Amino acid sequence: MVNESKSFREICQENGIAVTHQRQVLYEVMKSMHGHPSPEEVYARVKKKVPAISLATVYKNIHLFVESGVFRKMSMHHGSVRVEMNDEPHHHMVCSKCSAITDIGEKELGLVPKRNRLADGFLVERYSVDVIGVCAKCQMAST
Amino acid sequence: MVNESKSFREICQENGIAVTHQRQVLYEVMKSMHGHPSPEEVYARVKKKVPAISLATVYKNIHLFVESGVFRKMSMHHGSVRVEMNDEPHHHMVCSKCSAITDIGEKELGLVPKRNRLADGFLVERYSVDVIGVCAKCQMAST
DNA sequence: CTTCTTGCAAACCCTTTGCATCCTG
DNA sequence: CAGGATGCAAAGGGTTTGCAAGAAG
Repeated sequence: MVNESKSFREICQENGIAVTHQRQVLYEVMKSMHGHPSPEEVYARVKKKVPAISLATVYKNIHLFVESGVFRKMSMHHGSVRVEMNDEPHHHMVCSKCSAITDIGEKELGLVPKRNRLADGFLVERYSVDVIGVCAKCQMAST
Repeated sequence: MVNESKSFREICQENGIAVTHQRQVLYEVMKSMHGHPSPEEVYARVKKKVPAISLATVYKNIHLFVESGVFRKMSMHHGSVRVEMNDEPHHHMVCSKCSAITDIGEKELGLVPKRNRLADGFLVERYSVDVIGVCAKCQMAST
């Protein structure tokens, strides 16, 4: 707990942003979530601890965190901004029926790309793979 | 031209939708576009040929086309619905600076996944790869 | 003729912004 | 204290919907 507060303070100092109560709770709540929560979902959770917080503040700080590299924005298939909560290198399985998105570990997926320069001099940072298909639940449903 | 009209009629018949003037022009305009046009961009073009058309009609028909499998919706990094105009198997290079999206041929990318069932019984239909990085233009700009 | 489609405007959802107030550094 | 952060409400994009009038089959 002391550690977590400390590292959050450090993160803020590194990025030149103030350590506010809202910010800290937001950070901790997000860290504790899994998957790809929407701003509304994050807001709902944070509100339990800081009832007076506003959605706007949640949005502003999610952007701030993303810009600072604290969290990563994921390639959205959802209709809203999503943040990546999974620290492990992974990709996504997207259900074409119900749009559910599930993580799949990089190793488990088993790709073998890795070039760092492509056509037109595009400089590669990373690969993000979406496996489009049908999830188990929807396969059941259509049987 | 006769051919194109004919194939559009067939498409409509196969999907049980009426062949309207708007629909036909929309289809032809979309077929003639490249990249990942937004509904507004499509609307602007169609409007030149059918001035009275409404944005709502464009939206309704884009959805219809996507549902019928005439066009494919692409995994959006843009903030709006985009449709895939490239018939060749390909993936996308997404610039992390300017968000520009460029197609890259499947062969050129050279990935080799291809399994058809993954964790949790997920049934694979296809892979969609986003190569995240910096485009040539933005590399220049930051020099 | 009946049903599907269009166009228009209002409604909606998600997100951003302006501004006065409040808090951190 | 000064500048940044918050909360609120209003504004903004993109997209959808309800409905009357108009085409398609």
